[in-house]
Amino acid sequence: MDVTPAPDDGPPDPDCSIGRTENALHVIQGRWKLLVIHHLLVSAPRRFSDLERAIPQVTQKMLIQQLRALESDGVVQRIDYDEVPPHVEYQLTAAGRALSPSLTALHDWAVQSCSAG
Amino acid sequence: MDVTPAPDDGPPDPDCSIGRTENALHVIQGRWKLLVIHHLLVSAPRRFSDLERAIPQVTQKMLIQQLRALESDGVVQRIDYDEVPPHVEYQLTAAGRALSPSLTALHDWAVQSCSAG
DNA sequence: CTGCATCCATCGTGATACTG
DNA sequence: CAGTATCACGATGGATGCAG
Repeated sequence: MDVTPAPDDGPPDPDCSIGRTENALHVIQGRWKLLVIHHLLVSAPRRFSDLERAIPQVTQKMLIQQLRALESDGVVQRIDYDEVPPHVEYQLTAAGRALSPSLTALHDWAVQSCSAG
Repeated sequence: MDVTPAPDDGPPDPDCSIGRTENALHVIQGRWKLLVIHHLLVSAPRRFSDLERAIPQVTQKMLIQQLRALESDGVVQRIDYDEVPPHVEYQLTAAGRALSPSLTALHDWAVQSCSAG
């Protein structure tokens, strides 16, 4: 189901505080998205096959699918060098790199709950 | 599919740096988990119906399902007062509250990408 | 190398109705 | 109030083959 957005004609939300969190969650929703972002964060740009090797569990189908989604969400930028053999690179946009603190915080939490629990 | 862990016989990971991020992602995976955590973060304890009202889009089935998952992941604590009519409360564990910085960072990112994009 | 297409199995999500 | 049961559907995932 879609959250049926367009609350633009409803109460204004200049602070983007309400509802935007849900929107952000949508962007990172999906089993591989944060993983892809993580790998692009530690090393970019990455070719398609690089990402495949970095995340062995993901299939080509899902990888390309999640990359497309991230691209249309403005988090990832796709660069096609239009060569033969094909050469495509992926890197984060400014918005994507801005996710770094979130990922770091999440990673810290993972480490903490590992040593504590 | 399960990620088939048990890399314990592989290279040790005393810092929990590798693979734990995937584990953390699993905990917050699911459409409503971060939303539930968020609401428990701003106000707790919350009764089941409180959470239902706080997240109108979620169905009872999904809410109880995500709550059970969060509970077994040690993020949420369920308190059953064993009364009639039933009275159950949910609140975050220490590990759950430790997710606060991550949620804050994610929320900041949402606000930022709203005003910037 | 970087994808896309297809078939098929499984999982997550959702709507509705029902229970103690 | 706090769930459980059932049915249905789309999303996700895996295997394989094809294309530029």
